[in-house]
Amino acid sequence: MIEMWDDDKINAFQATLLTWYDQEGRSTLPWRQDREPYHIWVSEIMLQQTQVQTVIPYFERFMATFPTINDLAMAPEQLLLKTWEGLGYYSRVRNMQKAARQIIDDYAGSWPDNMQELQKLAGIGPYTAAAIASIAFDEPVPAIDGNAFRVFARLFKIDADIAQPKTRKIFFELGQQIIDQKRPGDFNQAIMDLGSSYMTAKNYDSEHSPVKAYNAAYLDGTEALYPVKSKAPKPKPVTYFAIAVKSPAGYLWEQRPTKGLLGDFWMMPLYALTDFILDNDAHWTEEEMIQATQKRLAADYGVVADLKRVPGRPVTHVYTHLKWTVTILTATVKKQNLQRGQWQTMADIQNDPQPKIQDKIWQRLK
DNA sequence: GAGCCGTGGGC
DNA sequence: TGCCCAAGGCT
Repeated sequence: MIEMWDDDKINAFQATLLTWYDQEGRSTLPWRQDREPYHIWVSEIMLQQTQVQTVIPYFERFMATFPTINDLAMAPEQLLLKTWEGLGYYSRVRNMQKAARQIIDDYAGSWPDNMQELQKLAGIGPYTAAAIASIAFDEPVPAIDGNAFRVFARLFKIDADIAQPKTRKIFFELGQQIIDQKRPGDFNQAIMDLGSSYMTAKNYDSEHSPVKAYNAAYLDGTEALYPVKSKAPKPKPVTYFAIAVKSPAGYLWEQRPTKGLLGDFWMMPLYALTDFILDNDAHWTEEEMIQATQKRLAADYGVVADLKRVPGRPVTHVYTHLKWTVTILTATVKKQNLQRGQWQTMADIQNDPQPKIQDKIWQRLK
């Protein structure tokens, strides 16, 4: 059971926090120059699981490309993905377009102004809804993100596991009690700024934090114990062959399926070894695996190619839940009619949205 | 509710 | 290198 503050302590905390925020907060961030819901929204989506320094140039480019919600609603998908290329979690930008269309179709182009209604929009969950509602519309709802979890856990010595979804309720209700009713948006952003400066996950410096007098874990020397967070499972290893087939018309190039990892991005053909090699109990040499892949390539794409392994270590890439190990196979062929995919010149490939792992493969082919 | 969904940075 | 971390949401 946590020890709740009385009204005097809450008021004093708010005053201390907001005074610090007014003086030391990151007021120059490009999405803090006004309170346009569109600007707040785009920044909040980009900032999900992504650091501020990474987001800044993407935010500027996104606003130049899609100045209004109407521009976003009408954008072709390839431009969406190209604008988001490198940010990751690409469903974020697809959902943004869905939400833009929802606002136009269901709300006559005018933003809903409260947390409950905002959560009906695609890609907007409890955190983002509270952030937009408080920052753009002054609704006094706490925005419970990773920063708020960490800061509140230390201030109040909360030992619930923040990796568990049900824990959110504890923090939200606590936040409701201590949020500043007059400046809820600034309160939420101040907690975030605190969480990314003095009260980071590692190398925190609570000694110099403006709210150290309110930090129960710091005061009794148990700060290292908070927040409590169970470990995520390790990424599962997956092994692929990537097939780099070059013809006079360009590389064999194919768009990935819409659903799942890297949906609708362009890549070279990939074969997971488990798809057709490890399903039986046979022991395969690498040469046998390459030969099997070559036959598969002919059957799937109609491409006859003498595949050679690119020397050196395979390319690796770690996702949140997967670890890819990719061995590259290459061949140079005449232009052949394709059953799947297309021949694409390097000039055109540059314009296609493609994932980081594909970029690593290009680097290896240089 | 557990698994899925990217990438870059720090140590 | 192999972890963990960074303004989460969807299924």
